[in-house]
Amino acid sequence: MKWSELSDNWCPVARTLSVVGDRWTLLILRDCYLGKSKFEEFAGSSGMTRHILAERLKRLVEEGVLERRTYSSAPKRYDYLLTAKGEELRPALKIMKD
Amino acid sequence: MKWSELSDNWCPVARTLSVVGDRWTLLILRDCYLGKSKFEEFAGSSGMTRHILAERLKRLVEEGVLERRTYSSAPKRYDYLLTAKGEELRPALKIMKD
DNA sequence: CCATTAAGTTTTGTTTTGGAACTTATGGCA
DNA sequence: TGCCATAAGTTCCAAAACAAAACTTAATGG
Repeated sequence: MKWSELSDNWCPVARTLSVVGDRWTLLILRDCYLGKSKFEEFAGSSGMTRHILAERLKRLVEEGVLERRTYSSAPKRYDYLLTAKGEELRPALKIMKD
Repeated sequence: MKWSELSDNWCPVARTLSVVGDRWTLLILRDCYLGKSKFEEFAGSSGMTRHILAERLKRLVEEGVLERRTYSSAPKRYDYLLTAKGEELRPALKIMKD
C-alpha cells in the first residue's frame, strides 16, 4: 500500500497521519504553535528545504489545518495561520516535547 | 538539512520526530497500543510493506521504544513489546484518533 | 514428503527528498 | 535612475527512500 492511499483508511489515527505524518510537517505546526507564520520563518527554523516547505504548506492549507492569508498586497506577501483544526493537534505536540 | 540529522536538534519535538516521525512508524505504535505484537500482525493491519516494517521495527528497538522478545526458540520467533518509553506516546496517538 | 507459518531479506522500478540556483514583484536608497 | 535587498515561492537534478512482489530459512502438522 502506498502512503498516499492512507487517507481512505478506516482508522482515525491513519487519516490524521495522512495529513500531518509526512516528514517535516509536524515541525511546521510546532513553529505555528510558537507564533511563527511566515514562509521565511518556517524555512529558517526547521531545516527543511524551501521546496518541501512549499509543498507541505500547500497540503496543510488544502486540508484546512492552516489558512493562507495575504498580509501585504504590494508586493504580494502571505502568511499562514492555524485554524481550529490546526489547534487540535497542539496537545499532541506538547506530549512529544515532554 | 537531511531528515536523518534531526536527532541532533535542540528541539525536543524534533528529536521525538527523528525517532517516530517516519512514515508508518506511528501506525506500528498504534497497533501496539491495540495489543498487537507480532510482525505478521503489524504487516497485516497497517498496509506498509514487510521491507519497511522490518526497518521501522529495528529502529524502534534500537531507540528503546519497543523490546524484541523471543517467544519461541524452535523455530525462532520474535515479538515486539512496548517499553516505558513506548508507552509515553500513547496519549499523543489518542489525540490523533480524536 | 509436501504444504504451511513466521519473520524476515532481496530485487527492481518508482517516488520523494535535498541542495542549490533561479524568478517575480516591490521597496529603499545614493 | 540604477542597484541591492526581501519575501515567497519555483525549477532542476542527483541521491535516498519507498512499494510490490518474490525469495529464504527453519520448523511443524497432516
